[in-house]
Amino acid sequence: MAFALVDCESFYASCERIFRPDLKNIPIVVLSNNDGCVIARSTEAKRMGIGMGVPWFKVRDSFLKENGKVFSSNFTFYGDISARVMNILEGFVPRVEIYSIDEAFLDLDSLRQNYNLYDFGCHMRGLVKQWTGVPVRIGIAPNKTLSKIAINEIKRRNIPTSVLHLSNKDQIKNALKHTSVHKVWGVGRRLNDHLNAAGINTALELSEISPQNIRRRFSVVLERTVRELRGERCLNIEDDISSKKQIVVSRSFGERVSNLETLKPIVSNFAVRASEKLRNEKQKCSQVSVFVRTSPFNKNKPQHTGMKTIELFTPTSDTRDILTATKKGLLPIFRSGYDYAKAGIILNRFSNEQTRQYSLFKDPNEPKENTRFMKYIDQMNAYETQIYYASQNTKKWSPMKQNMTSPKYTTNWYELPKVN
DNA sequence: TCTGGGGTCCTAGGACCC
DNA sequence: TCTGGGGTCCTAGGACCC
Repeated sequence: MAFALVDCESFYASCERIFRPDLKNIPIVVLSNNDGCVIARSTEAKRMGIGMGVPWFKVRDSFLKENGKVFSSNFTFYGDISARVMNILEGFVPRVEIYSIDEAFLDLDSLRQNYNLYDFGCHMRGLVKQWTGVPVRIGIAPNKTLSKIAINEIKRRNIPTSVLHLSNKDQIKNALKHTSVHKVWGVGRRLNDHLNAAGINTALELSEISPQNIRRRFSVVLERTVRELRGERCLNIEDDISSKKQIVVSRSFGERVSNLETLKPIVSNFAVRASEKLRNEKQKCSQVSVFVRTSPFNKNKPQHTGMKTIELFTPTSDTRDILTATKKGLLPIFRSGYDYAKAGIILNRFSNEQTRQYSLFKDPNEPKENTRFMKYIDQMNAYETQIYYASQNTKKWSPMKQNMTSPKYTTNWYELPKVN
């Protein structure tokens, strides 16, 4: 009975290295949109003390002075490499849960008994590295929470093979003893503070509290975590392609936006993109929310956050309906005199594309829904946007600053790597 | 000067019902 | 003058994840 967690090492930084062998052993960082924060660091960059999520401008000078290499994020490329890694993993066992762009859980129960799981892990790691160039860590344990602990142990002990199988009670206990409670999956900052205040500092101490007590004093979520630390299996592999429950498209702006006429087309772009995602999921939504906010870091400027939710009487995935709702939502929340730093669209209340729910009362704004029309638009826009809606900003999503992006090596013919 | 984006799940409390 | 008890459903917001 075991699960494996496969975790790509410094994923975005490793991707940037695939076609750049000259960057071996060079510190690499990858930045968020607008080159705002550091969102990935190579081992060398971590060793230099570059923290996760730190604002780039705070570390830029020292990092570049040490000859570090910096990249703007290239999610198209990372997504493609991720898909290749996941494909390989899916070849090993039938049940794989793709947990995030750089992590997957594998159910190893289907393997023959007496299979040496550690050797199996090493074999998978070798093949992923050989076929994609991405180094992975593999933590094997009786359940998901403990497989996360195994990954932490690989990092902490710097295990050279990057594979660890926590196979008996003593090994698990020893690992828990060396894990601070904050590193446990499901314990964030707030919970950590509460647990510390109660005198609980390590994962081992957390595991020694009775689940009933934890449930009473905290929550059922933490109770599950405690049970898993004790070796029970509470969370299972979720490999059914479950559909999304919410779609969010939002961006921070490269430059602050303070007038409605500039904001409208930007938010329209978000709505168009969100609708595309929705149709891609083969879903319809009946709730559209719009939000805007100023920068919370700008303490001496007036702050405002506005959010408005619009109900649609009939579920739709038609961009025009969602644009109409978006406009309706934006007008009442916008206030002049504020420097807005971010805006976004959230789609909620999904229903299947096939099911049809008509309103009992006639909706005066009857959705214009036309599935075939939207399909044509999607086809034409598949590779590059050809057709715009009148309310859109035809240039870009939002004024975004980003200029250190690597080529789309594997997804664009014009940017294929060249061999001289 | 410059601080990401996209998700899920749970809970408390209000609205409403009989 | 006196004003219950038990339940469900929904939503906003918090906490967490990568």
